[in-house]
Amino acid sequence: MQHSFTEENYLKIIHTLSGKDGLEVSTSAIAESTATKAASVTDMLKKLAEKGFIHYKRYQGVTLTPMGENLALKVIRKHRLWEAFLVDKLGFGWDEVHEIAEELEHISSDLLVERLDAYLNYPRFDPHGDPIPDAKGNMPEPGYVMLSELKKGQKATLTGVLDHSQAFLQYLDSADLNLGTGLEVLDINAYDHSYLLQIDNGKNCFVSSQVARHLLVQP
Amino acid sequence: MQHSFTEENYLKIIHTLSGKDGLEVSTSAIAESTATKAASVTDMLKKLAEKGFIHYKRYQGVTLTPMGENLALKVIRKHRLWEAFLVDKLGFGWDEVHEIAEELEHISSDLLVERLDAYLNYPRFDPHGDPIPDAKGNMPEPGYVMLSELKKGQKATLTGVLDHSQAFLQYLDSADLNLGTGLEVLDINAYDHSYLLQIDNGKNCFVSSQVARHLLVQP
DNA sequence: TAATTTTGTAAACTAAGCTTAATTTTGGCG
DNA sequence: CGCCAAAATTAAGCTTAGTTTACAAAATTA
Repeated sequence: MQHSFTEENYLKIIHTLSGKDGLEVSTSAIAESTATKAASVTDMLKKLAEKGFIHYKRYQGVTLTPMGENLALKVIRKHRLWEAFLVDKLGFGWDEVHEIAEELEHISSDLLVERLDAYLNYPRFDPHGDPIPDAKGNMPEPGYVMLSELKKGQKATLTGVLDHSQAFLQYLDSADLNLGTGLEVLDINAYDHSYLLQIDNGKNCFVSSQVARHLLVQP
Repeated sequence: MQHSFTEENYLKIIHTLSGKDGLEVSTSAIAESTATKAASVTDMLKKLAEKGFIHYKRYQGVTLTPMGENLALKVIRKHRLWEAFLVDKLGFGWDEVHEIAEELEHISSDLLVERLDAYLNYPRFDPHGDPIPDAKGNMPEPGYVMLSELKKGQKATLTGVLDHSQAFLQYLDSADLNLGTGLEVLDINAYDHSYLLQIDNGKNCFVSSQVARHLLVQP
């Protein structure tokens, strides 16, 4: 049985919302993520349950079945591999690739994905630091924490971001904050929890607590 | 205004059927190519005319407008560039890429196409020897003829194929006939117009007239 | 338990693409 | 010149996918 782009997107969203513990996801959370109404989501959930991609009991929220998990991970894998391709091979900036990968992630050939993975030399993280599931669906363990969890004086390396928007990524570029950049917490403002950082080109850098919660670092 | 995959496919087909002289294409020819009924084609033609992609007068056949020609060439360009990518970079066989490229040709980003073209070093022909339109829509002049036009004793190089089916391409592989292979016409059967060839690995090779009409060579 | 929020159901709409059946136009030919 | 067959168009309507609105039911919470 074949599935549509929309179905793949629902599964991707359910995967994201259910987090790494596979918690139940509510209809309204999905409705918000898809920018549709709860009634539309309920319809789609029935269809996905019918096809065996989710466990669905009325009013109980949904979780992915192994089959649904599998498909969601496949789509995520494709998305992240294509992003890696676009940045590493075609020279795109990390702020330019999300939209394009949203289309490429639905190309169906399994062989293509495996060849692409090999061509990129089996990358474990995409250009935003997100882990790329391998062919069997295993996610590399990231081992990073949010910058907002660091204490004054701690040193760390920037390894990921939680906001993929063009605006956010361009802001990081302008502040010389790239993946791999080393940094040290010089000070944390007690009132608004903003951070004063020293980054490894010697410059100082000020980031709001909101930004700090969107930066992932390896201490 | 946005256009669908189906619309792009219709334009591609109209482009192919109208040939290099841009002749009028009949409704029934399109119906045959799309494996639909004439009535469905008429509907779609109205829509395409509405959007300014084709010149359409009832009962008169259709031709592409400059805008339609442009879009058709863009899709063809993408198809052929992706095929080149799959073969040259990912190691696919020329018999494996058509279906995948049918999906990839609809990825919309213009920037992606230009980056891909540069990455491939601006190839002028795809893995089947078909010319790749450049960013402005100019097709390289192929300068090849059908093998079936060669006379006894003539030498030539295989530069293209007119049948992209897996079966045909696998047959060529098994006969050691690849793009770039040199060959000489040892004999032409007067009765059925089949060809006896000597190819540049020294082997002889027998091809039917049907195959000869699907092989393009540069004398 | 009452009030409020979240879900689910029912009915229906839109858009795309398609089909069948009947009708119209064209163009070749006696 | 007019007829006729082939090709094309129109009309009506079907299907699928995804969606909405309006309302009912369940769950949560206060």
